[in-house]
Amino acid sequence: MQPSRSRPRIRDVAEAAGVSETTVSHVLNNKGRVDAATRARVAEVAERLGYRPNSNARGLRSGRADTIALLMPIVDLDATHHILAVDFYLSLTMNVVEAAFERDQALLQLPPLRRLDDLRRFGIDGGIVVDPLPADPRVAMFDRLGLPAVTIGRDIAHAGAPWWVAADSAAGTLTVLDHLAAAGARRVAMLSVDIGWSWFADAERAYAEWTARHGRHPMLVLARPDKLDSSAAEAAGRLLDLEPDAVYVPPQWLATGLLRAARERGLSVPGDLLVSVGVDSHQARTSEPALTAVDLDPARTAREAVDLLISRIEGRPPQAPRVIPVTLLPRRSTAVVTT
Amino acid sequence: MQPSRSRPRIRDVAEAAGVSETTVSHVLNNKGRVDAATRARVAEVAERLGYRPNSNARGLRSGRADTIALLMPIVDLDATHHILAVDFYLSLTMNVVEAAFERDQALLQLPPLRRLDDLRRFGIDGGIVVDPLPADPRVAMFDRLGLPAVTIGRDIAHAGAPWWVAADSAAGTLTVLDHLAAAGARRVAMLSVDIGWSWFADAERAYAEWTARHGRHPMLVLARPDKLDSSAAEAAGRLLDLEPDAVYVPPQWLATGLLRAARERGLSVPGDLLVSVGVDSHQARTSEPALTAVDLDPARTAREAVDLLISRIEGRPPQAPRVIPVTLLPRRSTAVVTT
DNA sequence: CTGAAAGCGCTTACAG
DNA sequence: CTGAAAGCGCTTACAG
Repeated sequence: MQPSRSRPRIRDVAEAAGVSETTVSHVLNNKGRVDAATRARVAEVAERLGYRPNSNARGLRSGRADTIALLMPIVDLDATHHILAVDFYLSLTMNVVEAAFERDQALLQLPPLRRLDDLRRFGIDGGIVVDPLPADPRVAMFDRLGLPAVTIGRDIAHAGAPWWVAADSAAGTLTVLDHLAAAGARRVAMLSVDIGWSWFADAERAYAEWTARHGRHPMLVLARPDKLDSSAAEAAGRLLDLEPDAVYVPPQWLATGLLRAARERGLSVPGDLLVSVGVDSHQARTSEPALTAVDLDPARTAREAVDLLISRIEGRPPQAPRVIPVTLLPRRSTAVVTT
Repeated sequence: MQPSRSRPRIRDVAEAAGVSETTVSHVLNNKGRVDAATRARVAEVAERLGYRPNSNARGLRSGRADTIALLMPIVDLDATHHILAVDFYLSLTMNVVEAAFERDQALLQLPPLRRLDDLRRFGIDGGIVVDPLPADPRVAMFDRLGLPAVTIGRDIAHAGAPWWVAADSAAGTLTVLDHLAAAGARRVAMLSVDIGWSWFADAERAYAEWTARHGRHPMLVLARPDKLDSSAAEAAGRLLDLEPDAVYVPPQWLATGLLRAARERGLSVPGDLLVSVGVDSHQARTSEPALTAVDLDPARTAREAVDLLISRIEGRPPQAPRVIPVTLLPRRSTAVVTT
């Protein structure tokens, strides 16, 4: 038995099956008219020989690479993924990898792009950009190269563009706020971050609408997205000065800071203060008390993003953007304390 | 100006520079003898035209894809990355992406491989396998296809193979144990997990040696790697029954469980119990109290792994495995309480 | 329904 | 120092 040095080529399959390379290609790609018996024989031979098309040759000829790129948020390598919750990004990544694989696409992960050439270097058909900033420069690079891109999260500066997938931040926010009100909260505040991602922008808007509709005074504090730990402490302090009895905190890192600040002031959660975070994570589940959280369904988000990108690559017309339903996971941090 | 429909080919560069395609190729790949002036002119033209080689064509011809694969640990998509600490894996991933990019390699992320064909499908030159299990089946697939692979973490069933990079778990363990002893601990225990990764195996061995050398009674409790939260509670309970005054806990998830169990028993950390975790994370930094941790240097681990894989791809002889130095980050959970 | 031929964009002996 | 030519493994009009 030969060492795997030379994998079988399409010619080997053609010879073994007694047909031309053209016919083998047709069978393998389900194209053209091929007699059913021939088709079966060729497929069987290809299988037996363990034939796999050479992706370089196929890509060179067809112009398609069957490869898509994934670009994570523009952030410091070590700190800023925490803006939402690190679990979410790892899960999103693994699920995008899985979804791409299932659609026969290879998944290339790209570093933060500095120049257009960084993108030109790779043989890709398109890309998924996570958490676009307003008028995101990465998306602009794809546009400039004529490469299809979709985003996870909406670019809030490009109202019209339909090529995005996003968790339903507004609905999640309203669900949380109603949940807090149902638990008896009167002074419901929001602690969030000042960064132009649609997830946060939509939550803020939903909060403003909700307070207006219920005739409540809005109490919104925004943290700076840098120097995470100190800005969290500072913002949490400002928020507690407003004396809320419940807080919705979309990002996990600020929820951690809020719990600490509350503890330092002698406030008990949920006794004196209800707290809900906007994304689920191991940290939310195991914090003391366990935090009520929003399940953003990274698996479904990933699948929809890959599907949308493939649609765009194949030139299908834009559809409606895809809004992913979210689910509230009630935990002890918002449980009504029985007297 | 043309839309980017047709990127320049090597022929366009050759014509614009008045030389042959061969010469352009030589210049671009630093091969053959080319007159310095010619070289400069060709390089300038290529730059001006924004020429980028077509990776499919190059790969088809040269047999090299300039693409490497990354395989994360075999785990449930959502739960088991927490075995070490989710921050570590996300940081490792982003750093591998960055390191590969700097070495002009594209980085393909692969899902858990089920069959050999899953691997054959992709045009890759080699792969990095993270946290190999004993006699890891993923590594075996690479071997079977004659594809070079390196691992992050050592396969404890393959003592001889030098193609791995790993943080120095033994040294980290000894540093932690000495640190605990210096803080006055008499009954130093270890809480770890029963999974065949070298990181944990080496820590256990180092702990055994350290206790023997210092004439101390070893107190080792291993948690099961599944059903993370309940197994953590169970193992932490068993450990506290041994009444240690200090614990080294390599994985973050068990440290979280231990802190909770200690709290439930009315034990204060660090007052009654010193705790150190084996990997740094946002969770370790922000837990109450902040946890002394080991910095595993994922950035350097990533760089060395990419470098080692490229060595192997290029057929260079095996060198010594690469052991990454680790650093202790002392925090409040092991601070001596001043009386 | 099937096949011969061209060609995707490179790199690499080879000749001069 | 430079270039003409072959060929990597496919897919795709095109002809029959």
